[in-house]
Amino acid sequence: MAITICAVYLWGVRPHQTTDQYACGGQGLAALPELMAFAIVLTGNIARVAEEHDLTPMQGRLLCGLAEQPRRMMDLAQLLGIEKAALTGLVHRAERRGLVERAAVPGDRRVVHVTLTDDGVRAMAAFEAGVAGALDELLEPLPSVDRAELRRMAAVVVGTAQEATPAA
Amino acid sequence: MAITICAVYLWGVRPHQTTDQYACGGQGLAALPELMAFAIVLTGNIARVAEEHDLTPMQGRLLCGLAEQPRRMMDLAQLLGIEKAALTGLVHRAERRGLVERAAVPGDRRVVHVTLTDDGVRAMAAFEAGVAGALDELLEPLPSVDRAELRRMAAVVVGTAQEATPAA
DNA sequence: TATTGTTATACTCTATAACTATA
DNA sequence: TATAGTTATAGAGTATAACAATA
Repeated sequence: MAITICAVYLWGVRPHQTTDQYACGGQGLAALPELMAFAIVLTGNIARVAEEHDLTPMQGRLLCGLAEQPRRMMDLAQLLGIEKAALTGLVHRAERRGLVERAAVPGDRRVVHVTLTDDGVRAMAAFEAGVAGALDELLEPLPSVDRAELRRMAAVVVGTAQEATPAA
Repeated sequence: MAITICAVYLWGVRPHQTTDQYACGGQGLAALPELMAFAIVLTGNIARVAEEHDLTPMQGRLLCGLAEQPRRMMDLAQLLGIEKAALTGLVHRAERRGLVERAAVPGDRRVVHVTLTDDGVRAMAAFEAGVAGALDELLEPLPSVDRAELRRMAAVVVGTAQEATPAA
């Protein structure tokens, strides 16, 4: 059983290794293969779409974080879950590529606002549409009733995780 | 709508931004927030567990890849989805930490077998148990009927993805 | 003093290309 | 020639610690 979990985490549920073969005791052990594979498929799709748009996944996240409005470095770092020093480099590379810009803020001269350039807006929109499209394809084989159920359950799990991590 | 998706990709579905607010056209757009957040929660849990055991997520994957048996570098690279040159460094760092060992193979002197050390076996088992436990906690609020449904649907989606990527 | 952001440094992970040793 | 693996090099992403500028 132990081995099975690891094997699945490595890539996914292989055709002949379906649920029944994992009939072990704990719920976590039982559910792990499918869910880990699911997570890998989802994040793998994001990475693939990002690459198609000549972005890294983290750059995609950065652009998405600026979609609504310009943000301060501190806020952006918190949003992305990285240290401010790491964000400096991330923004620098994005700036060098012409995707974002730094701007001074009138009230407080310590603060920097990061904003999307026109290119950044286009890249963000294309990335986002690509991810949505990839997800559409992925869920295509599920009947719409199932899709709704999947969304509901995913939301429950996410909600649980967020209660456990209030800082998020 | 676009903005909402991005915001969710950044962290997850916030309490007051539930499904209803995403009532946009495409299915991908509609399902994206919950599923992306779900994937982030799952992979974030793996990363957290790995860190608790003083491993990187990739080191955890490496150990899991060696759980069943020693493997050649080429096979391991394919299993992990990275280039052989990248694997050389990964194995080197794990070796330096005493988690794995290289061993010659009798038949073919070009080949190297990577094996888990005793410490590596312990680390692998602890990591694996930690991930299973974290998943148990995460799914705890779902009734067991839902858990079974979630597994089934996840397997369908994963199966679809694998058909699209036969090399995997 | 506290906050905001940057720089310096070090590490992991990754890819490509060139190389060595073996088959 | 082909295969297995390493080395060299480059770059992204990350953290910690020290620093500068501003509040």
